[in-house]
Amino acid sequence: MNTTGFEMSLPYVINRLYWILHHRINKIFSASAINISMDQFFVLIFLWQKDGKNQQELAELTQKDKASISRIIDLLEKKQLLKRLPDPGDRRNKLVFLSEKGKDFQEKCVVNGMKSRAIAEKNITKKDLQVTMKTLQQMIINLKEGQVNEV
Amino acid sequence: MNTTGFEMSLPYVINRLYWILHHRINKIFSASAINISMDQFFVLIFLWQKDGKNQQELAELTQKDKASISRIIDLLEKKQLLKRLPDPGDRRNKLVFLSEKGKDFQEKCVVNGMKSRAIAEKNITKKDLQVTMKTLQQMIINLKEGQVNEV
DNA sequence: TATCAACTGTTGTTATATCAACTATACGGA
DNA sequence: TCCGTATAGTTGATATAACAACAGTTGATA
Repeated sequence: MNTTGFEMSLPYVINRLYWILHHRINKIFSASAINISMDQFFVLIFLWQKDGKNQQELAELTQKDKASISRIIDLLEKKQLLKRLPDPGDRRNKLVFLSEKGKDFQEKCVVNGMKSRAIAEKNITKKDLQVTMKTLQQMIINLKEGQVNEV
Repeated sequence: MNTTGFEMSLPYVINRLYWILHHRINKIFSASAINISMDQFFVLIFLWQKDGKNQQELAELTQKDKASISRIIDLLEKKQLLKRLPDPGDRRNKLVFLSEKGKDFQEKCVVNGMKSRAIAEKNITKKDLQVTMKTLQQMIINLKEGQVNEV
């Protein structure tokens, strides 16, 4: 890693965007006196797509281990954004459902997400955006494949 | 935020890359039985550029508050990667210097960083990389400016 | 049916970083 | 010189998530 001009490097830029996004997400929820982490938010997003998933499914979607998901669900349940229900078909499972409060936040997040996106994409051409997304996705694939043997 | 195809969205991609980078950084240090966070790593990087900075400067560079930096320095000092020295010129300051161990890691990180970068950039054209970096930097600027009034 | 492996989820412990409140030092003007 | 204010750093309390060890459930098969 070239430490001269570190601010121009991918790790720095990714880190900055990560914290900026985290901050913006919290701004949406803080109006309701809720603090929420990126990880918690992502669980909500996957539930907005379709709830009633079990914790293992959420773990795979968010790429967390099941212990972490268990704790994340604890926190979201304490914030009354979702609830756990037993699965009659398989008593090992707990199915995770959104509460009304949890559902209500979806629209707010969609609206604010679109606003944020509009702000983020100001002065950037559609073509550059496409290239950027494609490039970042390719990087994820590359690094995932290179994960086992190489550092 | 459109939750259909969330995996194609910027927040998801940024989050994935954030954790992949975090994981790779730890792999470099874990050979020496050291675990290190992104935030801790970034402090090291800014010290590799030039050490002897005070904690306030590091706080500004890393965009953390001084309390967080204090704790991060605590941890890096405990890992013997750096040391705090009093500033004779201003007794409020503590100047942060790399230890030998802290300096030694720079080369290892540069080498591994270049490897990681080569892996990450596989199958991506130079032009697309330039566009991506420029775009992400523009997004940081946009979101920073939009931070005050808009969510 | 008895047993064992596979699977789902929880808990204890630990590491990390944040916020608010605090101490110590420096500096400038009355 | 004295006092108020700004600056640098620390500490207590808290929130979050990771890992390892654990407990309950299921299903296959001997």
